[in-house]
Amino acid sequence: MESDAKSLTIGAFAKATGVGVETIRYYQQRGLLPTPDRPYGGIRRYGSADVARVKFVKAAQKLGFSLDEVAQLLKLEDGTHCGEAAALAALRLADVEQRLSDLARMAAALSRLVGECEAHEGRVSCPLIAALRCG
Amino acid sequence: MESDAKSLTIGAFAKATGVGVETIRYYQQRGLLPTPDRPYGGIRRYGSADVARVKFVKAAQKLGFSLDEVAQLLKLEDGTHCGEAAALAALRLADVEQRLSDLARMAAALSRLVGECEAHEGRVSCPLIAALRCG
DNA sequence: GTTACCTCCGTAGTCAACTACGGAGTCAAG
DNA sequence: CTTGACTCCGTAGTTGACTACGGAGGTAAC
Repeated sequence: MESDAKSLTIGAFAKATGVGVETIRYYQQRGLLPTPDRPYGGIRRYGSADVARVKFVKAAQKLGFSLDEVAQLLKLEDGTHCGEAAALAALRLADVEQRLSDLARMAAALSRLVGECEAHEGRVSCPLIAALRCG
Repeated sequence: MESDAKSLTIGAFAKATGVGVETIRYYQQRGLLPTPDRPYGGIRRYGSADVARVKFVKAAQKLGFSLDEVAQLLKLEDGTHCGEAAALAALRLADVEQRLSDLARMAAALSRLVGECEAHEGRVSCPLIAALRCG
């Protein structure tokens, strides 16, 4: 049995996880986080398991997972479905690599154009504008 | 003087530029594209200058410029303000490079975790999930 | 016991760049 | 002259992940 203290109000909980109160409520709506029982019209309390869960979400987001995907991962949280989790990650990796190569192409083009603009001494028209004109 | 034919209906114009009709109207709303005069309750016509303008917008978007930035660039379209255009591009480049490095970090982490999951033979719990747990 | 902050809850707004819809008018082909 | 496709225009909806608002009620500190 874990000592399930559940001592935090939502504000303290939000602070402990580094997100806003509204984000907590939003995660509850999305089913990413349970909504603790509310004692006699009082105030809900959160514990360390909740904190861990939010940190899990944030860690997954940093790897590029959407909240829907995070929900999938949370279902596999017991660690016994490594294959499924890895498949999800492989999908995410493919997408990240696609965006990576798109961005690399952009960076190369921009960098070249900025360089040409710096080299250009007012002779002809702006190389950047010219490049955009010709599509 | 250019032969400003203006022979295209909005549908043909959209097809010529490879965007949807609604995108054209949206660009007009945003001030990226002029709205040609409408003859006696008739139909507006578009010409090659308009086609070029849409292509300019799409080319700039491919380099990562937002529509607001494209509007800036369009003001410099005569090519005589190379410095300003280059400054805008340098800003964009900085942003693209930031995102590039973020994505590279994600790709590296995902790639490592996927690899570990493949190597892991059901011994302990899933490395991916474990990594997310520890934030 | 009062002041000041916190919580609860639902709904609505934000951002960007579209995309969809609906009803009336227009135009070209047959 | 009818049919069917297209245009016009304004408004509203989409996506994802929040963020804001408002009013009623709880609660901790002094």
